[in-house]
Amino acid sequence: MPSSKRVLIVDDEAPIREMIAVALEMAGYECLEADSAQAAHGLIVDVKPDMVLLDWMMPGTSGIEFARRLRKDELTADIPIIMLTAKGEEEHKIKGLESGIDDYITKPFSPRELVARLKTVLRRATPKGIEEPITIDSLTLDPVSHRVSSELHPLDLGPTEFRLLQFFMTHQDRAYSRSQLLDLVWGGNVYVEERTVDVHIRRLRKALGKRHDYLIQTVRGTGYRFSSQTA
Amino acid sequence: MPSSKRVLIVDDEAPIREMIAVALEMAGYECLEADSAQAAHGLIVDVKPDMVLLDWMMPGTSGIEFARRLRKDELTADIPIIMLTAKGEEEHKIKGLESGIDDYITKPFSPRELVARLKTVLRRATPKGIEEPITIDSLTLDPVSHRVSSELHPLDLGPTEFRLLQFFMTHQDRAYSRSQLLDLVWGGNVYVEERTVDVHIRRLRKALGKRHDYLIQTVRGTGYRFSSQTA
DNA sequence: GCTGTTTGTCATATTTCTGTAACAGTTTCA
DNA sequence: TGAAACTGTTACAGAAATATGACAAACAGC
Repeated sequence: MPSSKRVLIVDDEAPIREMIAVALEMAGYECLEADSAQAAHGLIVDVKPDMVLLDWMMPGTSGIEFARRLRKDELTADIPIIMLTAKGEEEHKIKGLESGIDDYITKPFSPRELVARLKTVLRRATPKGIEEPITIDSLTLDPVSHRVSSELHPLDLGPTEFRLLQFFMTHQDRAYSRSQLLDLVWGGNVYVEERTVDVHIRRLRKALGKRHDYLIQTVRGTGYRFSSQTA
Repeated sequence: MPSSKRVLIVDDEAPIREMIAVALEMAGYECLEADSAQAAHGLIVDVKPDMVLLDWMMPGTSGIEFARRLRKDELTADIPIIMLTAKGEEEHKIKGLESGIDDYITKPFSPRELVARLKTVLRRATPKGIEEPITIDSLTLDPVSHRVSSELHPLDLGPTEFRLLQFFMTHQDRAYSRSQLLDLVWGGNVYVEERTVDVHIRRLRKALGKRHDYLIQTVRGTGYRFSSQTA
């Protein structure tokens, strides 16, 4: 699970960047800063932030122009952008929304508001995994209450087992290699032994009990698969 | 809790805002004003008004669009909205009610009527769980008298613990992260350490006593959950 | 200005989880 | 049949998350 969201702040004035960064960090975001469109582009390509806060007025490439460029490139097209505009520039709003900006905030703004907007935009942009409980052969996982039950009996899973099961239940009938599972369940940049997956599979199977452990199938030479079909 | 209700008036025409504000202030409400959706959003996030009076027609983000946005965000979703429409725009009524607007008034209107509607909407909106006592396994919370009792024995809770418990009792069987709890119980985006939540959970559990502390469950790696189900 | 609460933060215990290594079992296929 | 290649299990120490108790600042009521 990627821990905190990374936000890239693009503004040519360092003090403003700092102020924003402090506010966001207090709210639990990870901040990156860039003082120009050029620098920003580099960072975006390198670290793929979860969203970009972009100052409207910047020497060189203007904010809006930069935004448009980001939208054009498939790699960066779906990074949400919030534009920072100064009071009185509101006429540009329409142009901004047209070029795919997700929201914009007029300076001055309160940190509180900034964080609120950010949250909204991020939520809207992050197609949140289904909120509905999933049931397979009387095994139920409820993402909302964070519970798993087998024939109404609650099961006790550790966090990783829970994520693993959730992943499997939403990706059935497909074999995943250990390395894929590490990427998709543990999250990209962690270094753990592939065999660790085995151990968690084991723990999950044990937790599921005899009634359901058949759902997690070993695909020899490849990895594991979750399926209700016995094959 | 501020004694008088705060009403945010959103309209791009200052004279109209003023007129409304005067009327409401005479009726004992506290008024805030905003001349655009942008400004309004800022105020809402910052001061959390008890309700919003929203002009239908505004340059930029239209009233209805704004209303929809407020509804989407959990933080602002249950702030009641009254829409102000000009005569002849009544066809929009249906659309308005669909997007979660609580009432609408056609201009011109008398101050008397405005206040009456406002009162109705506020009364209707407030009882949203803030009227009836809730009881779970002999643990009772009475929002009106602001009291909590376990098997008829009164419990002594601090204000924050009370709000926390109230929130939990009205949102059962759902795991909340610490950050969500801070947003939803502490209100707005107060800058408080996430660990602080643990401390208040602790205090609440202690206050609930052995008889009931099982209701507050730790969801490791995620946060907390309130549920009468044992697991 | 005092006094008793309430609150947010720390520092410190406790508890629970995780990743590894080591060894045991299985399957594959010369 | 036997070795090689995989996978299953178990135990365990270090890591991570949570629980708890204490404290000082902020507050509310006198």
